[in-house]
Amino acid sequence: MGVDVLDATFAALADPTRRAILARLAEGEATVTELAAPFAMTQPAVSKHLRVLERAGLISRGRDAQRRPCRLEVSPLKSAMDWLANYRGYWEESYQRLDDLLGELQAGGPGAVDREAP
Amino acid sequence: MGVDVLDATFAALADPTRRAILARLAEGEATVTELAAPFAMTQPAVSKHLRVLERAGLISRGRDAQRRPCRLEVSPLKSAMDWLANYRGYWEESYQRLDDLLGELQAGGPGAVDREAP
DNA sequence: CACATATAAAACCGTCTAGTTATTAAACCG
DNA sequence: CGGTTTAATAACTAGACGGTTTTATATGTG
Repeated sequence: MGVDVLDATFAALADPTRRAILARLAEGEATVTELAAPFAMTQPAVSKHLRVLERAGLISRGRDAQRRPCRLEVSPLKSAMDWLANYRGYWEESYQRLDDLLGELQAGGPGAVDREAP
Repeated sequence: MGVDVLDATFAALADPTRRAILARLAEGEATVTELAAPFAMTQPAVSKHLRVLERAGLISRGRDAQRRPCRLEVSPLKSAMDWLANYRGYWEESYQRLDDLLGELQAGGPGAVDREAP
């Protein structure tokens, strides 16, 4: 189910231009020309990057006259992070304690611990 | 420094075969034929995937007679997760509190908690 | 209406990717 | 030694990628 999502998400993140675009959008909506400005490439090239990000669900686009403002959509980033989180324990053990804590907080406060292992 | 690392890491993770290989290696070392067994593709194809993973620093390889056992190397995964962590706050606010907690724990253990007022 | 702005689309190019088959290299075994 | 196992290499193909230039499509403005 979630396989294509991870494929498209990681593939989209593999390009530094696209990561920079996402970083810019983290500060708020932006138009295509605003997004293209910092890069030494043509506008169609940036539009292609945006199409890749859009197909991966990492951005969505509105309409404002001729402009197509883009905004960040983080849910694929969360999916990617969830996948990576399976390996968290291999490099940092204190994260395991934090994971437990998160479970407690989300379950309704300390005392309500109920974890499951994958 | 970290740009090419992220490029190679995310590109490597964009393929479901390679993600499955990493998942398998998370349970311990494995040889090329062991890794290739679950997949409906030829051995050279798997060897190519392993070369991609190796160039990305996600696996390392030993020597055991004819065998080349592979083992997981997680530090690029940590780099990828660190990058994604910048967006954590956009989908989950309780992570921010946990991040603060992590800082406290690493700074001096659970007795050294010294939170700042919000 | 004519023109400028903002963006997408088309056609093209060189490089990379994911797979194949066939071959080679190295190490073990009888 | 000859044969088998393990893995890498080579050569090839089809398609995706990242970029270009050129052209088209909306939309606002004088």
